[in-house]
Amino acid sequence: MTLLDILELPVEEAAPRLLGATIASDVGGRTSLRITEVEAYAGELDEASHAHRGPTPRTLAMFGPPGTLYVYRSYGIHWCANVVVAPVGRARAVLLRAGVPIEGEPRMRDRRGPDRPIAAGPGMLCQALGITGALDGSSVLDGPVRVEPPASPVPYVATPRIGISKAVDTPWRFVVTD
DNA sequence: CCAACGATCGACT
DNA sequence: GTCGATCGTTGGG
Repeated sequence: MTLLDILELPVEEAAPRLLGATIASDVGGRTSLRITEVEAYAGELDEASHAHRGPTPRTLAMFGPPGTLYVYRSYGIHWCANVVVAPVGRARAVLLRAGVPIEGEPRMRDRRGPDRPIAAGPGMLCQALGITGALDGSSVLDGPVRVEPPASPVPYVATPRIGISKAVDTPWRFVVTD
């Protein structure tokens, strides 16, 4: 299945198909991760989505074409990255929550600081890959940060999403099983 | 204009 | 396990 095929699926089906994918960044040299944890957000249909009340300047990228990166600031401190899924205007997106190092581990350790996890959460993942708001609206198909889907689907479990206050029971967090 | 509040992390107990 | 940091965005007045 190609990345474009995956990005045409309903978001709760696309999200787990991105588990095991490679995310590669050319920001400040090459770094890449294997994606191990994601969450699905369903735009206007989803009380927990930033986009559920329609577009705002911050969330505009989420209303763009499949493969667009939506990058936002969390708690005034961290950056978090999503890959937009589904047609223009639907604002469905997959939050990239965690990964394990493939390339550029020393550079990622350097960015994260000594003795800290490399990409065990969405803020850490962005810091490790050098993703900032400057990449909001770029494309993972041909931009400085790209995604390559796994050769075959990876086993996972589904759980409720983390850190939200609405739709807390919807099991749209997907985690690779060891 | 302004107050409230996060799709979190890291330090500390 | 708990809690404080920190600031851009949002929406209400």
